[in-house]
Amino acid sequence: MSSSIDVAKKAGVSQATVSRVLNNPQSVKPETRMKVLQAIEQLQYVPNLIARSLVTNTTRTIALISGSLQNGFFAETTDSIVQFAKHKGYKTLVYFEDENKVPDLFDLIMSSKVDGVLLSLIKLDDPLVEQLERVKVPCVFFNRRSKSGGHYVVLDNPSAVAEVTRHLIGLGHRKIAYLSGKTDFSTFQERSVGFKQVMQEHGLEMKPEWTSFIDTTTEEIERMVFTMLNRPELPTAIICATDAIALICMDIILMMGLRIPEDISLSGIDNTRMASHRAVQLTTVGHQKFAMGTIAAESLFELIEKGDSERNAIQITLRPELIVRKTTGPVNSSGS
Amino acid sequence: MSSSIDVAKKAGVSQATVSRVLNNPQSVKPETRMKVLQAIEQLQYVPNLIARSLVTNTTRTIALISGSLQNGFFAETTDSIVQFAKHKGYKTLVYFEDENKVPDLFDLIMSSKVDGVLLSLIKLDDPLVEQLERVKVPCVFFNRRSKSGGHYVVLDNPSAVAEVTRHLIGLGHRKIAYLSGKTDFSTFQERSVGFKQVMQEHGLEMKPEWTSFIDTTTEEIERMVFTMLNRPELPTAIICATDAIALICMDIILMMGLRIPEDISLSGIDNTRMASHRAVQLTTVGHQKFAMGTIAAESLFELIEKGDSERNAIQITLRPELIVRKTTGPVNSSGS
DNA sequence: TTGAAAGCGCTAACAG
DNA sequence: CTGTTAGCGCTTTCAA
Repeated sequence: MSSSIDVAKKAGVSQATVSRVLNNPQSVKPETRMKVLQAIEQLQYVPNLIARSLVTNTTRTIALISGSLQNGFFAETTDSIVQFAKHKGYKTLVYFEDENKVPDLFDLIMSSKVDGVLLSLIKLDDPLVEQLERVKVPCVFFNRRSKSGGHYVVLDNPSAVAEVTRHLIGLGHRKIAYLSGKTDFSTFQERSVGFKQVMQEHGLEMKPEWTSFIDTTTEEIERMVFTMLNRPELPTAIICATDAIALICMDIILMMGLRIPEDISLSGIDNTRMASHRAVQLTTVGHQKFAMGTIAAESLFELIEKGDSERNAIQITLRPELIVRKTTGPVNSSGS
Repeated sequence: MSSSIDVAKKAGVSQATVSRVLNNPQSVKPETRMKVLQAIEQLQYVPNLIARSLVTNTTRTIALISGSLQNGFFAETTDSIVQFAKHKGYKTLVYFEDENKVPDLFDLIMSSKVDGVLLSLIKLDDPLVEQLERVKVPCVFFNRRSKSGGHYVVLDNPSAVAEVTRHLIGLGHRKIAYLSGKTDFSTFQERSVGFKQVMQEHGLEMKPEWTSFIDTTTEEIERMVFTMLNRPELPTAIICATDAIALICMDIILMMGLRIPEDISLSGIDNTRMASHRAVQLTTVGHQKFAMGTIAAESLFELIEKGDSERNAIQITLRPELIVRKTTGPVNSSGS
């Protein structure tokens, strides 16, 4: 591995000049520039970004803290974020965390000297936001947000669930189950609000056995659905707080020999890729495809490049759009 | 942001001692260690890993060059790799590249000073392998490999396709289509070999209209399937070289109102998560779930920590296992 | 337009 | 067991 000093020697210039042709080419005389460029070529010189970072105190790297890629939503946002970052000349350091233990993230971020952080996994009361704010590391949340504010881009969650709930009620459903992650995440907290509200508006009961806020692991969801569908009285519709949950839910429903939507209507939220697949055709609530990740990334780079500042908090709420497909239908569309 | 010098001052020791309690705690007297630890605590000191990297010439970071996460296989391997790396104390820098342009990857890798590279996107004749070998950056390929050898973990691709082809022939299929990515990737090259061989063994014809090696973009695949199914004579089975291809293929088949498997049998390879979903139930060829990514990562860390060496090339071939589900059935199981 | 020199924050000899 | 010192490879004044 040759260094800029080697290049300098070969080109017969000072090391500082090598640095100049790399960072500010027009500040160096064309002839010398050529000599340096040639030397770089011959030595296959590649600048050491670590050394550069140490002096500039920037890394052109962002950290992405996301949920597991098993969840199509995170796979899609991660894909678009990494893509976009690359396009902007940034590298992406990823962490796919368990919901529960978003650990010494602060130390991780600080020690890695990333230029910014994109976070989709944060609890409502997570102290991380304040910590990051104190040390002024640009940070944008997407999908979820924290109580303490910060920059974020989220879906209008209450409306999203409200729409799908109204849709189901409009189809004649009264016995509606709600399957969600735990409410210490803003996503699930906000979505549950929308559900409750519409149910109340219509004077409908939220039966405790049909309303669950659980860990969003496959096992937990499977167990929950299985238990629910083994009771004597079944709901006629299940609203899932995410497509990922709905997909798992669908798996169990079909496994138990029930038909969708004839026996049970099913809906999700997020409009992930699989939701539109013809073998699935999940009724869901969408927001512009890939938008959330890209918008979040875009916002982050703005913060990084223009400098963060309290006044213009980036707080974007995407408008939801109900997408009716084949998993929801009129109640008792075939007798039961 | 306080540095180790600040800590040293506060604790009344030299900066080198601070470094010691971080890297070799037992080499420093318990009392002084405590003083230093306290100072670290009070100042909220977090070591600057950039500076450390500059001197140690290691980053505890690996690069992962993977295909798009839209493909479930890559989503699963990426998830497990990042997870595993984190568990080993490594960070992961990810790139989700387009198949075609795996660009100045070499410069990228060199300048980032990653400790190792995991690659699932490489053409058979890619010069990158030799380049990396020359500069001695530990590097493991998974899923795909290069002509020039190197370390890799792959599926026994010819056998994988052979098994599924025999399965279909056993079901009475004679008009079998084959849908694959381009053969400048080892995966597709090797899989096509298995297909050809078994077809020949059984004296079956590979019709050009039914045998395509195309870009694995959704659009290309959709167009191909659509064209194929609009011709007067239809195949009775389509073997797809990956689950991702099969999933897209299924989408179009269903859209065109054809039934699976009654009209057309369909199979994939990889046993991705969605393949087992009850709405899909894709017949496929599996290898231990998540194994490929994890094995590759494991191998890489071995190379990094024990040191690379020519003699013990890591070349692992996973045994395939046919998983028969609901998308394949006897030919003409209902009249056509 | 170029070179010399001072660090960035840390690790790792080498003395003591 | 601890302090002193010399870099790691680069950017960035400051002079020339």
